[in-house]
Amino acid sequence: MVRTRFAPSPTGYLHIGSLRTVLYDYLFTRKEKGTFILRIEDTDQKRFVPGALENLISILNTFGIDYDEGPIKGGKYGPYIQSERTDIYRRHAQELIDKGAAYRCFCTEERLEEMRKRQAEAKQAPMYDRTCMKLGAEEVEKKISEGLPFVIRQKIPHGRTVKFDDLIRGTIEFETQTIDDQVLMKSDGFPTYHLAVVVDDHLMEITHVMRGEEWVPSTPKHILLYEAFGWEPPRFAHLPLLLNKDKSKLSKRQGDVSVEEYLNKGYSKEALINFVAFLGWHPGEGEETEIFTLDDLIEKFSLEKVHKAGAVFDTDKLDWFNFHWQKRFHHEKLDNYAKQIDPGYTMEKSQKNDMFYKFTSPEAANRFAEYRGGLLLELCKSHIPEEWMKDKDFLTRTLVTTEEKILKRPVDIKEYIGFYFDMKEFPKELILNPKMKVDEPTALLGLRKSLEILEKSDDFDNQDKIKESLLKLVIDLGLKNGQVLWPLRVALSGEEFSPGTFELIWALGKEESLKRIRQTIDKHFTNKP
RNA sequence: GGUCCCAUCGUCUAGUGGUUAGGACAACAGGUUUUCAUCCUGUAAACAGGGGUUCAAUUCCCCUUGGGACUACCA
Repeated sequence: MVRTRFAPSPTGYLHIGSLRTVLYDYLFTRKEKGTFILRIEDTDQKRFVPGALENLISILNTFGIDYDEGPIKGGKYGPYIQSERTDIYRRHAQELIDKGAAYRCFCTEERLEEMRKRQAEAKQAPMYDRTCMKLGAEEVEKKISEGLPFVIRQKIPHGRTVKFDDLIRGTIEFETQTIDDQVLMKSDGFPTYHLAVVVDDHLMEITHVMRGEEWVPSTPKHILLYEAFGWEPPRFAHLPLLLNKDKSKLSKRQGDVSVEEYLNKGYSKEALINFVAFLGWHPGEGEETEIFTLDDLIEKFSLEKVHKAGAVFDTDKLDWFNFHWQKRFHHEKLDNYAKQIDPGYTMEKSQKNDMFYKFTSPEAANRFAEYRGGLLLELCKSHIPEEWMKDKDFLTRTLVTTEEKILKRPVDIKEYIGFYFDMKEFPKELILNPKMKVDEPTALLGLRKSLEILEKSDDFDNQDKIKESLLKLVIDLGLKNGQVLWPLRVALSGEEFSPGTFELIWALGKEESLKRIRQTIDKHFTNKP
């Protein structure tokens, strides 16, 4: 029976690397139909962050990662918070002393520091010099009765080889004389990670330990501890590290590492899971898609397919995963709703990838438009300033055509929509990009003719009417859409890149639109005497 | 410095003792589109180097190089 655990220390946020660790842990356990345990490793009092536990559980919750035993939920092997288990560790530390596998150390911080300094100067590996190991029983008693603070150190048996079979890396060996006498119990009465993890994993009957590669060097210490206690060690699986762009271990310094940050930025949980799952793992040959749900992952996951090498955390691909998931959810919602109100509906996509829904009744079409607008409203809500949001009409009318764009990266939409309201200094130069395939005289002709039409028009609150009349003009002039609309758009926005022509005219209104077109034409001529 | 780990396009990766070394993201180019972010098509891009083993190595072994982790009374 497989029993695994995720054992974070409550630092106040979930590291993206930890997310990957829980994920693999969880996937493996669910696949094996095992028991997944949450344990809190809070033996470092200096690191205590209030509310961290609740925060952690809620984040795991949003990802759909549930545990079978742990804090709050309980279980037969509790408590699951290490700070509530200090008696257990103390007893086990004493057992080690009794068995001669550990000893008390009274060395002061200063002495240790000085020792390490000397060792560094002599180009030796910094290791405890075992001064206190040689203390006699009476001496130890005497120091204790004097009230001297002490730690308990693991007594590493020298001259041996410790080896273990890592599920991901294969056999790894260490010579024991290169291993330091690890501190097991701190002078404050709390255990270090090394003691606590071994005692708990054994007592909680953990069968598989999954953790980051940074733990490989301390694994032999743990093996030796299991040995000293006379326990069977679990299987170890050391996961490859997540890396910064410069290939160092993923760190706060070089970008966001908090899962919450990414959630707040608008990345979906599905995208995050999907992305992180593929950092260090791949289902293998014959897998044509990279889009996986949590359930898909449970089905396909296997430890044998986990890589040994670290993976650079590159958010470009995260953006792409996010786009796919956003799009998928959006389409699903629309389809579901359409089906619900009108089973006879049909949908087709334009070349621009806009979706056109057709309904059998005008009522259904109206209800759907309402719903679709509402969805877009939701999409935009967190990324658009309050005051713009008041005009729901604005959103439904203008943004429907740009659904795909919004789905890609919500953050950028702010800038996009900003064009509507940003009254930049006008007039500006008429930018004629070679891509427009339009010469100056033609561009100016188009502007003049457009101006004439718009001056006569009163349909400024109706994009479709504006569109209709301008497209008619294009045909009348015998030109291509771009040759007229492109310069017009530039004249209106003053930008090479902006929202569409019709959207601009609608948003700017008659007065401002006409003013800008006139000014652009005038400026063009005053600059060319 | 010591110990340990790792090595396929820029990134994530597939892959096998014999392949035109495949895909995705990014990049670039072209196309559609009233421009950008969508969509379509295409291009460039990798087995770190040197020895072996072998009829044959990207693949197996060794060395070198490079990168990384650890080296706390933190986890």
